[in-house]
Amino acid sequence: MEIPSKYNPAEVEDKWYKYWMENKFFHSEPDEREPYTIVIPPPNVTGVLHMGHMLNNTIQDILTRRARMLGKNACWVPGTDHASIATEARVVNKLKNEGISKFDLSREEFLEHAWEWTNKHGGIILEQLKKLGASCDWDRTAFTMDEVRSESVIKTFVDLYDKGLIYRGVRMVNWDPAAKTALSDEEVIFKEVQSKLYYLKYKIDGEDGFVTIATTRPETILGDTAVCVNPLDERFLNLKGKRVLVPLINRSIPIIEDEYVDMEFGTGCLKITPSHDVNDYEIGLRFNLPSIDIFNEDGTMSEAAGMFVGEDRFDVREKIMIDLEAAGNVAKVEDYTNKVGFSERTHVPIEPKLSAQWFLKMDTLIKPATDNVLNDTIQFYPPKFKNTYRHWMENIKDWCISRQLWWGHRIPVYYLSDGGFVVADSDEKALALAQSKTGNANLKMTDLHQDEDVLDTWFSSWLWPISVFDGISNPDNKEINYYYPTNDLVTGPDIIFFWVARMIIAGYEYRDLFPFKNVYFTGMVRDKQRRKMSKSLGNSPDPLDLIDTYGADGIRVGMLLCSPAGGDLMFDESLPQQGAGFVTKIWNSFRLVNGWEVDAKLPQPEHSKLAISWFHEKFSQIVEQTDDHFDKFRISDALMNVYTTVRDEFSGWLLEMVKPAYQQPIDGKTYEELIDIFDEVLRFLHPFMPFVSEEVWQLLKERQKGDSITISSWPKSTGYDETLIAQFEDVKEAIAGIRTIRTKNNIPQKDQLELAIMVGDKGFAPEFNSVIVKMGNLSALNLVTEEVKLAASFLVKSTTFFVPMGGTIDVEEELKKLQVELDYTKGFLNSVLKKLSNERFVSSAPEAVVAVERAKQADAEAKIKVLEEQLAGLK
RNA sequence: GGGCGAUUAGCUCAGCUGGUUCAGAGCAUCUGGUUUACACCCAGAGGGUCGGCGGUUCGAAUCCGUCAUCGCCCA
Repeated sequence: MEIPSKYNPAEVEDKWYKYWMENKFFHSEPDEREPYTIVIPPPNVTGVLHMGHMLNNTIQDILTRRARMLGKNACWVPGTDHASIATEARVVNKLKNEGISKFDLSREEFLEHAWEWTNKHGGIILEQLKKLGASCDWDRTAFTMDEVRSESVIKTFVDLYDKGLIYRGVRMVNWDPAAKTALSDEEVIFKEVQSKLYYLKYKIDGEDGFVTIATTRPETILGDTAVCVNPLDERFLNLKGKRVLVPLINRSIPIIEDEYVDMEFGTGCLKITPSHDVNDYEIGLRFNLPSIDIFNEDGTMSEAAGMFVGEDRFDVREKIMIDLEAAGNVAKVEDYTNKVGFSERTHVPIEPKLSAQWFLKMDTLIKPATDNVLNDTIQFYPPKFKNTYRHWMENIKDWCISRQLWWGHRIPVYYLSDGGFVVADSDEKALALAQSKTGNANLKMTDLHQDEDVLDTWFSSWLWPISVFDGISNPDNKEINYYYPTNDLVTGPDIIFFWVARMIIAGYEYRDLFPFKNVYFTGMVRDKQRRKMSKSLGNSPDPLDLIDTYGADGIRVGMLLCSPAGGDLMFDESLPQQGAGFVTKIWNSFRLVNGWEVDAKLPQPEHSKLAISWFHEKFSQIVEQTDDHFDKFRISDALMNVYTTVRDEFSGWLLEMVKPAYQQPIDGKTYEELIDIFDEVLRFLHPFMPFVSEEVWQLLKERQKGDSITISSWPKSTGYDETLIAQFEDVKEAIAGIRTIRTKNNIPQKDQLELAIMVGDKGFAPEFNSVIVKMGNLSALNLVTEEVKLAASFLVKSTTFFVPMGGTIDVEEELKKLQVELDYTKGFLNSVLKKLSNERFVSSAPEAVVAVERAKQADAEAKIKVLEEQLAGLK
């Protein structure tokens, strides 16, 4: 077959992905084999592939493909989540562009639009993952809002409610005025902002004096219900029991005393707005203060504010300052830097707001989840995230699980006209419950009103490792029993609390077992300037463009080459370039081998036989190291091993050693053995570079229909001869020495050289001499016992190699070189002797260590002797 | 403000229980090279008192203290 000289990734990748799909190589069914399970961290259903996904899913694919090749029943479950807030915001936005307001629509009508949007954009990301080569079991693709998953979520809510773990409470929540919903603490991002600290004077009620307070939010004074000072603050002893008037509205409010107030901050006087600040709320509770909610849901001023009704909170901040100034209530204004919480989704400042929400009690649920991470039943890679995890668990608060949205799982709570409610996973059950609760058998469905809110998206994602196998509704089904717990989870540390911790909690609650054994945290993909890659910065390349340009294999290798566990990855186009270059290297290696003519009658040359037996040992060693890297989740180290093995050991050494002379055929035995080695090397490459490895593997030998490297086996380490490997390293060094002499003296490779070896104390294995002859292009190789005159020389350990140079040798240069080495070795010997002459070292250090030092001494002395002899010989 | 982690070659990072697998890898740089697979390449080279200071020890990149700088999480 004609092999193209250029490798065409786009064509090859499409071809093989199609083939893999047709043959269902990625599909898994429970059987007698050991399962290997990964669930994908579900991306947003309407999202598109970004660089973080590329890194994350490449790692998952590598783990999955290797597991499959290790003979396990590998199952990588793909899917998406419904991303409640983000998707609803997009749909609302889209409707707005069409002149439709969400609030003109019924819930059902809105959901129709949302589903339409989801079906149109949904799953694009999954198609993109296929381009990357992801070997997911696509038949299992799940969605957090599909039937099975929805049922699981609702059942879980009812179950937790029945266990007394879910309650409804009025609490200070993080209110997103843009999305008009509460958020969990984890969805709030604190950012430092330049703002102002306003010093405002409150008139003392019934007196002439003023009290000055400091605030960053003057618009909230309309909700003030107290002013608070520290009881230990001597400046304010005279204020005890007095009242002040809220500026502009002249509401009389008490001055209260609480140690919470920081005497150092501002004026030491704190205004208390229980409705709009978490700490103030707590103080309000302690002092039984009224709460005045001065904001509407959208962040405009409410009727209760009494002023600026309907105007936006930030406009009011400016306007009220003008009024306060005019009324003489402003003492001063300072620049101030403070941290403000922003909505993770809509990016608007969070408004702390009192509202009725549903909460999940966390205190008892977290116990097994905490213990089993701390005791390494579940292992984190890198382990430093255990600390972060523990810290969060120890300070956990109840989880606000309701969201004031329509897109999501509607909360299965049904209110009765008398204000009571029932919780059930279906209308029918709810009605029955309501009837029995009220004792009114005539109660109809229309008498019940289901809660308008939906559940937090993470309230579905936390069940993911269970719900993708239908383990909530059918807790004893064959699949969940087989695939659960999953093996590895690959995700970013940014969702350790959102998702990882909660999955562990759910795992113990519903399966009494961890959801995964290992959690591998990837780093963040950043640009060269260490900036996070983001759409708004525009510093992120389009992953699909990259795949088009460099091929999926190239990108996979490029991303991983410098991505340590948990360490950030500074992405630069030179990385996929390097990856693509590596693909070409493999392709060219194949072209070389493929181009050889084979003569079965030729005997196998000694050097080829040696080369092949060396490679077997070396490869076995490398496989062992690589397996070890995998066991420790050092994926980029594993790849580096594969990379250097192919480039240096396989292409650089093995192929060069067995390569027949120009236009000469290769002997049959060597060829056969080489093809088997190539086959093994490709299988070693496959998890990292699935496409090029499949292409070459298919071309390498006659294959049967339905064969694939995908379902072949991962190379096994069978032990290795360390001595032989070490001896060969000396051989490589000797060959490098010859090359250096050629370069220094401008001797082309095609001119043959003679070589003389004077074996030193440490010995030099003569077994590989034929290899040295071949690689050095030698006309003769002689063993000598004394100096060779007029020769360029070099040392490997204590063995000297001479290349006779006739009259062309540069004696000066040679002397200089030898002198430098002699000086160095003498210095080295000195340091060793110094150590050995230290009595305390000799007496306290372990014998083995002392012995090593003595050996160093002997080696150095021997080397000095050789060098001195050489120097004398040249002079 | 509280907690966690980091600081090793120009860059990104390995270095497990102190001692020859301890100063390493990849990239970048520099010098040679169009040898008949590959210039998307090959052969070489340079480059670090392991953040500073102190301590423990016969011996410290490694253990302890402290300072500095950076990052992350939380309030």
